[in-house]
Amino acid sequence: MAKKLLLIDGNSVAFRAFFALHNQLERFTNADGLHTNAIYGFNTMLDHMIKAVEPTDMLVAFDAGKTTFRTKMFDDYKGGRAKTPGEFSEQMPYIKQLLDAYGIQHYELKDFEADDIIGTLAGQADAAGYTTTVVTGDRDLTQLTTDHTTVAVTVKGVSEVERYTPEHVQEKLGITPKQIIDMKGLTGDTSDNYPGVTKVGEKTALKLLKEYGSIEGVYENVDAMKKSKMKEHLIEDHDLATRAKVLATIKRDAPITVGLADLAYAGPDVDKLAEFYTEMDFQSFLKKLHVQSDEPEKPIEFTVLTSANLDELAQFSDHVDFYLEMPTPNYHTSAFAGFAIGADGKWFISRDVELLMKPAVSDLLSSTSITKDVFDMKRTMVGLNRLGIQLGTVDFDLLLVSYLLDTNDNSNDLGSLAEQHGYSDLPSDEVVYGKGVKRAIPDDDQVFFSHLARKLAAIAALKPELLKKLTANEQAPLYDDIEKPMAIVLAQMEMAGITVDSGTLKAMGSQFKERLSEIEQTIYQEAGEEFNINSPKQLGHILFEEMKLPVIKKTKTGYSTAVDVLEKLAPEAPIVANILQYRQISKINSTYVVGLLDAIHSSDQKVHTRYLQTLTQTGRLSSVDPNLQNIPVRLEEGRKIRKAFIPSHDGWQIFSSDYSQIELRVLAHITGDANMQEAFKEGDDIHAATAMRIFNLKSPEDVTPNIRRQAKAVNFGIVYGISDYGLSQNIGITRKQAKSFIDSYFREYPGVKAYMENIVKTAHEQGYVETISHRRRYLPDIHSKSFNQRSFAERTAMNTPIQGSAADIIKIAMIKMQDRLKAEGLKATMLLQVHDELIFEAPKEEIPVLEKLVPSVMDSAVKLDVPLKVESHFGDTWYDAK
DNA sequence: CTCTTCACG
DNA sequence: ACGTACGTGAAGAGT
Repeated sequence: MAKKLLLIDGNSVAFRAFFALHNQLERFTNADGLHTNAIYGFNTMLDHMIKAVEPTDMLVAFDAGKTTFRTKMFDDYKGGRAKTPGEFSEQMPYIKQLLDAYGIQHYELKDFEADDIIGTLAGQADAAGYTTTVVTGDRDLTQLTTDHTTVAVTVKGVSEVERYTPEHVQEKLGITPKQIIDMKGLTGDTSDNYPGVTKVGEKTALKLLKEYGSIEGVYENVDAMKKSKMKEHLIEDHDLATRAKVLATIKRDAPITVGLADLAYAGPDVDKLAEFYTEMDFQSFLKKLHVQSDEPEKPIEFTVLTSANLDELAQFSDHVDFYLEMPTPNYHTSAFAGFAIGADGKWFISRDVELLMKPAVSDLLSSTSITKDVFDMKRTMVGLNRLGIQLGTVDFDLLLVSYLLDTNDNSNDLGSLAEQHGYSDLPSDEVVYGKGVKRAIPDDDQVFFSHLARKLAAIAALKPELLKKLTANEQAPLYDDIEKPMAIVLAQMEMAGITVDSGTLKAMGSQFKERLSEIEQTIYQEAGEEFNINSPKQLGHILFEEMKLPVIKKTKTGYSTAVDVLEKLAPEAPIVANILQYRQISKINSTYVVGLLDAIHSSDQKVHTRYLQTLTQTGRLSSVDPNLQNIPVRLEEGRKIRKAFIPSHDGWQIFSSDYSQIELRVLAHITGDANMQEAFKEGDDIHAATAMRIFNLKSPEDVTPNIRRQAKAVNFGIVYGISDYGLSQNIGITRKQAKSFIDSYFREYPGVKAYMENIVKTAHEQGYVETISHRRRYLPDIHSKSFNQRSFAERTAMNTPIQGSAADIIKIAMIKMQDRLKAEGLKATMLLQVHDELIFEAPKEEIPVLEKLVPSVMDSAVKLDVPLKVESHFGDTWYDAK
């Protein structure tokens, strides 16, 4: 049988696992107080790789200690690295125990790194005709790839890997695997703390290697190079380059005392492994072990609810768990598959949703004194409402609570979410119902009912610990006073829906179609052939190969034809302007005319969006089916779509109010910057005020529209976590100018500068950032070795408290608004939220009332150190509410 | 099912 | 030297 060898870089993978589950550090502890996140992650990776590779032979290599032949060669090798956390080191011995239970060889060798052991064995395996897979978190090992050895580098978490073959290395890096060490030799390696040739980075190295093949090749030809700074650096740093290459070179002949013959893998010792899992408190792995050993899954007890035993529900007088199964995501239209209700291990299940309408059930559901524990209360409310049932007080919503605890846990599948919280007695819907076209509610009552009963059991089991965590995070008010009432308000808005006039849309659609075919013909003439203008690939071919226009930007897969590129090309050829025009109309037509028409419910001529309350990383809502948060407004052509959005009654109008510069006001508040706060308190035009400050202007008259535009871009940039490059691209200035703008900005607004520095530091220390309402976002990448990932996390750390606090504020305003509309007995209905804007429909005569009421509710939603400003508009359609 | 593009705040 | 603004959803093309 063909030999398949799996080699694992133990330290590197364990380290990846540790950081992948770093924000769960406290959840992963066993009864002895041992942290287990790295062990758990390592196990996940092992299972994953064994399943993928099906190895006949295996070995996990570890580093033997701090000193190696490399540190002897160069004292500072891997110097300057942060100290390994104690929570990590304590887990290493247990990872080796885990491997023993698995029956996997592990090995370390004094003076050598794990890489060298792997390199040596991979070499032997290649010679012996094995197929080898190397697993590591370290990209440098890709130098080991050959036709028979692939290197799998962990990319995200521990179970997702990128597989490097020689072809993939070539494609990705532009060099052969063998040349990686020459590359490292020239550039050095900051994370391992050794330098290469001064001023030579990846780009330059690539050029040199393309021309000369290797470091040796470079130096054979160095004398012949024409005089340049680079040549001087090359000559000066010859020794450094040679040394760096040696440091980067993985040994293929380490004096190891294991051989290929010792690596046979026969599968785990199940008893030993079970014992280990029990000690580590790994419930889910234990369960999988039992499934594999054909031990039957523990059955769950339930009662089938019928019209004959409804009276049994009377036993629930304090709280019930409830779950309504709707097979498709859109709960406005989905069928009903069944439901489950009960408490404390007594579960009642039925497929017959008609039963819900019987008083024995509906009274229970609509009761305000008997509280409900559910998964996704908004979905449940809308579903029940379609059956004519009100959902009364909800105490616990597993979906909402999970999201608040960690915005990354936003799966909409109860089973997966429960698993994330360490609860393993509920398979995912995908497992029970299937996926894709095969997805279906099981015909077998036992299977289906057990699954529903398990869902209730999961909700009940997780409730106490999750609520406790919520309190520990100081998030109970966020949950009780914001997200839960928010869910109710959103359900009401979604059910209300907004009327869309299909006649208006259809008329626009036929106009667009006509114009499209005209422009299409012109484009074909200019191109000299017919092609699909909507295909970036075909369009790229025409523009850059046939017509030879200059290539400004490339994407991963070809030429970029994005707007900013085409705008630069417009003066070159008339076809470009026509393409831009075509694109614009085509987008409006397909997404907003055709798409919106598809979404209109024939029963009421309305669209009923769904707001996703547990999706965004910042606390904002998102809107789907259809998305009503991105209806065109910036360009007149598209803005006309808004004419189709009309009130649902004659004599009514659309009314809208929006926060003016809410994010900058939040910025002024949370940074405490005195200068910025003063501008808002004085009621100044903030962009003009910023312009006067950063450009040092004496009078407001000096603020030209262009200067104001630039200041506005800087203000936005600050909110996004600015970079000089980003700003320069945005307003078309040089990077140097952008940098000087930013410097002036921070000089003029020192509070903002201090805040930005602090928040990044805070994110580093605690691993997350918070909004004014204690909404929390974890930023695991803040510890990343990769400059890119880390920088992204840092910008996110700066932006999230601002964007998220603004989201908190409008949510609070919406809850208060809904209360007031009811209290004042108004017919006005809140219909839409677009991040900083609320849209209503109301009888004409209520408009004057709303003009006072809505802004006053919105601007007093929370008390900040700066005033909030609200502007209102109204008209016969959404278009006219401007 | 991923990529690119483009609509919004 | 590195390679970039923050947060979303939908459509169409092409694998």
